[in-house]
Amino acid sequence: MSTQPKNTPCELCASRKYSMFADLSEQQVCTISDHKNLISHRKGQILYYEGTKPLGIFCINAGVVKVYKIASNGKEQIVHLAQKGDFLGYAALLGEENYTNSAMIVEDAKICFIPKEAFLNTLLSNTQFFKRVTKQLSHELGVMEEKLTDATQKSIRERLAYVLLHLASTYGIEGGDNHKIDLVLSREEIASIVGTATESIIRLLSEFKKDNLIELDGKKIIIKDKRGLARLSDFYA
Amino acid sequence: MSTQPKNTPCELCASRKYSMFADLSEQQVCTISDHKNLISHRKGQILYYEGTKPLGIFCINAGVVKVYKIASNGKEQIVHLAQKGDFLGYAALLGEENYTNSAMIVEDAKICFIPKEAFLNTLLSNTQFFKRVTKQLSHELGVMEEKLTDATQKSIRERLAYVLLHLASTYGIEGGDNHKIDLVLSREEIASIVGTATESIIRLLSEFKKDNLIELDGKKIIIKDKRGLARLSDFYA
DNA sequence: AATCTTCTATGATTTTAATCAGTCTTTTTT
DNA sequence: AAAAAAGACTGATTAAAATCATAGAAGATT
Repeated sequence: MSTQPKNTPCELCASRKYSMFADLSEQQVCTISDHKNLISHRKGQILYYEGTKPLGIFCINAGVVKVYKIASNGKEQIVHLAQKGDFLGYAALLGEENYTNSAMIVEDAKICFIPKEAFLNTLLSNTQFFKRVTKQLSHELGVMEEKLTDATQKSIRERLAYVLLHLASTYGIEGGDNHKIDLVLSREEIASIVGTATESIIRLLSEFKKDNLIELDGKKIIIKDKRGLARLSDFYA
Repeated sequence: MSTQPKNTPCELCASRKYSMFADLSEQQVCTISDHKNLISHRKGQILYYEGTKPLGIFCINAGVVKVYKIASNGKEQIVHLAQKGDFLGYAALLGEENYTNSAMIVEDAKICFIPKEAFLNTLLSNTQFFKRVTKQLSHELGVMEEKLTDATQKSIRERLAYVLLHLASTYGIEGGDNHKIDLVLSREEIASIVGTATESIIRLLSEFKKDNLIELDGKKIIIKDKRGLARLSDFYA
């Protein structure tokens, strides 16, 4: 992992305003900044592996990271896609356990590593920040419970429709009525998000395309009929 | 909900040592205790509903509570079974959002309600306690990610075997080689934990019984072959 | 440019689990 | 005690999704 100590300081970081650092005082941001390292950032690079010991947290400045678990059958389940402003690995740190998941860069990224001590010191000396982090953690727990419920109670078709809408709202770029998902994911990765076989995703995407719900622009997906997907995603919504 | 203010004080509560209150100072426990109410406690009673505003947290002194979500198809997914020493509802409080799930008593229970202010004040004035709560929250997030991965990547048979082993380790009472799960759950509730149809659970339990993995004692399940279930629960373990 | 590899796509088949239908049993209510 | 309701169970059928097999397309490598 190539590291370039003290690259862009956090004070000047553009993605800070999207992050949990947004409310830190200038002084505290500087303390963090003094200890951080910018690490690189190529697609496919691993930030950490499940089962290893966390030594700090990762703060995403740019790019996209998939957080995933490998099931006992060897298949990958993506539990979260993280982007600029997101923190990674703090749950393991705060839970005082080894990483319970792994993280890999899926879109070239700039990521800062903040050592455990710097992060925890800031946390403990700044209750507001501690509350902010805990708030995020609580929110993520609710999201995960929702995903579990969807996984057991919804069909693959419904889940894919939902995932596409969600990706569009997070990575979408406008184009009139259309929303292009500005993120390249392989069919296999989409399958890992939905939690199904790659072939099922390929088939369903073909079906969605045939039904004029989506359109394909190279590797990227364009949402043509948001309302239609929303209807598909949830029978009762 | 019948309330009997200031029943057993927290200082003397037997389930405290199992809870996150275990490390609070005597004085802090008393402060909490002065504000708490013992609420009742019949099977079927609801503690809170998804979507409503949390006004405090619940601390289970005895009994069992299911925490669940209702999916859009109307079916219930149990995300957690809570027992003595467990706290409920703090994630919503700390996440500053409405409850993202509901809680219902499944085994007659004694439960204390601690108002929001008393809980948050203690939390903010005692960093150790705050850390303890955050640790728990982080841990639960990891557990939920594991459940999601199991739900998408394992078969119903594997998941049921795993759930039985887990229930045995939590609610099991010894009897030589056998572990009796000392908790009455309907087939429908087991289905809600595993995330499947009731009929599937009934069929699989019959199969497990036929294969001498379990035995039924009235409504309770006795694990006869832990190793066999473990093998079934995870092809690669 | 040719070759190799990975990814996408489609068809056929099998497996898994849901749904539907009905019976028997247990529990609750009257 | 009888009736009603809820829960447990079994079988048949349908539906959903996984798996297997193969082919074509796109990217990467030499």
